[in-house]
Amino acid sequence: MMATDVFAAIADPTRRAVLDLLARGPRNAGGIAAEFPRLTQPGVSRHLRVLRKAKLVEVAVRAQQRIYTINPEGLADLYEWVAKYQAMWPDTLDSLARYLDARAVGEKAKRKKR
Amino acid sequence: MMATDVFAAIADPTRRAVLDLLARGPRNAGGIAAEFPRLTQPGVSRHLRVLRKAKLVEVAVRAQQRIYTINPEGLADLYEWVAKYQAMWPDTLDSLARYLDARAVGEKAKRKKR
DNA sequence: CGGTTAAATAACCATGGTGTTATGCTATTT
DNA sequence: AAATAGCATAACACCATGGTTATTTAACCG
Repeated sequence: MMATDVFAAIADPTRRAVLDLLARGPRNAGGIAAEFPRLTQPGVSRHLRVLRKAKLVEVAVRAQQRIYTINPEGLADLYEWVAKYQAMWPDTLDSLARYLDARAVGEKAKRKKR
Repeated sequence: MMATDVFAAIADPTRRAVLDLLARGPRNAGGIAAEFPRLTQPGVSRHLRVLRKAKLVEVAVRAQQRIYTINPEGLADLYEWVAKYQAMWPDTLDSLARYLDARAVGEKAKRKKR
């Protein structure tokens, strides 16, 4: 089955790292590949293709460059799936969830100050 | 790398279906396998092993039976990862997130009579 | 035009995961 | 003790995935 599937797309740690990278801002393909010295350029390019098909990233063409930006909407299916289980979490983990939510908002604010 | 990894564990649709099934209540291995007529018993058993190693399910031994129960805490890593992106969702999807959160809280309250 | 840069695709290989059938193991039943 | 029930493990086949090197495509520049 071709990996147009979000769950399959994020199963690979390299692709999660790419998303984590793009969460900090857009980059061109070469800039992304440069962050993964242990992989070759075509290797990274193929990961990007998987992320494209899963609608987790978007591409803009600028001259020879391909500018990748993250598309968080692509995670909607995943979020919806995991949210079902959130309801059954014990209180300790529910508070962890709240903590993480708060921290995510905090990080966002921090980044904007730079 | 052996799949003790939550992301790899939920990448398989059969395993997600098993979790969805166990979310409705505990079952023994045979009862789970019966829900997947297109798979053999050993096939399901191996999926259960993956879920076990990922700490997504727990097993209780009762006579010859293995009673499986879901362990939602095993999804903590996943939730933490996806929560980072929640903060960057556009408003439309952010409201979806709030909707899902609210629904989750509502369900929980219903169960706990809060 | 020819050359260079940027990135995707092609072709190939190794590995790991998912499925199978066959077998083993433990507990219960008679 | 022998037979059965319930499930895990073993051994094997197959194909999808992830990596490589080599090549192609396309845009820019001299």
